[in-house]
Amino acid sequence: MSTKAEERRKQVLRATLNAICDKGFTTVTLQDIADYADVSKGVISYYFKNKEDVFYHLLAAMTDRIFQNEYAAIQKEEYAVDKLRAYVNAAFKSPDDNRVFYRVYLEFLAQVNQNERFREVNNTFYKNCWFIGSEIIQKGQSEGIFENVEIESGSHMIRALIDGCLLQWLMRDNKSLHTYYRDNCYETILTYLNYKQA
Amino acid sequence: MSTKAEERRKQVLRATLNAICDKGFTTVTLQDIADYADVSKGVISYYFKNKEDVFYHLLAAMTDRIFQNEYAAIQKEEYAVDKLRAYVNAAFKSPDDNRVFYRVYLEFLAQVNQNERFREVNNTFYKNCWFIGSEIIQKGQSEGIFENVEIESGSHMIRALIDGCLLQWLMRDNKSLHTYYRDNCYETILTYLNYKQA
DNA sequence: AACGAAAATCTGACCGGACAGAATGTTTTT
DNA sequence: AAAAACATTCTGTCCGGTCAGATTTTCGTT
Repeated sequence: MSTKAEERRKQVLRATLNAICDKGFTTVTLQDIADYADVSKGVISYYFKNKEDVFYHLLAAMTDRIFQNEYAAIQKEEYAVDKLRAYVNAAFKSPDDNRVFYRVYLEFLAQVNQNERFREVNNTFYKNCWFIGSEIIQKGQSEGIFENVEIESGSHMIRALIDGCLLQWLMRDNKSLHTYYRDNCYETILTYLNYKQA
Repeated sequence: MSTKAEERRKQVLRATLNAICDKGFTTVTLQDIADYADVSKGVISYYFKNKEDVFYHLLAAMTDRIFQNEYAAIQKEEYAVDKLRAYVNAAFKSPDDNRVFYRVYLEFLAQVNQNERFREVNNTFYKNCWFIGSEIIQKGQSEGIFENVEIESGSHMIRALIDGCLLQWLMRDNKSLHTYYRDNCYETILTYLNYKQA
């Protein structure tokens, strides 16, 4: 049954995520993944072409999930400022989630130079992020705010700051700084977008 | 001779930098490093405790060199705005340098979670970067600009944006975007710092 | 329902290659 | 000749991927 197989694949990917988070991208072995998934090593080969293939699908699933989440968040809000807040909040979902996701995502980014498929997935992710940023800026401009910002470069800067903040937060390895970076990130973007409180 | 030994160590570190840039942190072998340095594998063991030790010294040397460079740059300028420009320019030194440095630095960041010594070196680097940011903001405030910015969080945001921009630029793997990100990074920080042209 | 063969799924021992670090050998310097 | 610097070989370990066989599931037939 296709559903059962899909479930198994997800199980392996979940295990891979946690295994990488704990042991590191480079250190993690097929045996580790198998142990985390409570299956034998053969199962991984059965559902995936090889180790790289597991990683590829994990990266694709992770980035897609993040985008869906962020996009859904901004769509729930009506005004540009609220959309921005929702975007940043979605990016800074929770300390634990962010820690796992970003640790692993960072390892993937480091591999992008060595792996064309990883690069493609990340490029798609970037485009999606920029799309969100563009939507927010455009909405703002139709509201008469964010007027001095160029949409494309603005969306690039927004994502750069979000990633930069999350990266810095991750490196400092201090959960309590999560809201600090989240809020400062939001405020910084807002100031940058030249928003003047009415 | 201590100088000769120091030269050899630097030679190995330079080779390691290039080897990692080409082959990737995880893929690179002691033999690769030896080949890049035009020495035999034994030399590396002779001058360093082990592979991890080579990496550690490379990271320390890289981050220190970057900081010295950036700090020297801002000291040459008198006004806060010029210091900021110099800081960003120093961070975006040249496409080729940035590519090599940032590729390798990114790999180190990914390892920080697995390696306490790497983390410590990076924390020192961060503190140095924040120090530069603080200097610039403080100077600005004594000039009567940048008045609405909190110094500490401001320095955090400045570095987050620089790193975020360099990361995004690196992932897009397009040399011609180097000045685009450099200039937008500068403009964005300036807007954020609430600078109003006289 | 019961059966059983075929298909799907799963297991873990095994193989071959790669590599870090050690050990040993060689050359150069002092 | 002794020590330092450098080169080469060796060894033990580890890991990804394979594969032959075990186990479970599926499904047509009676």
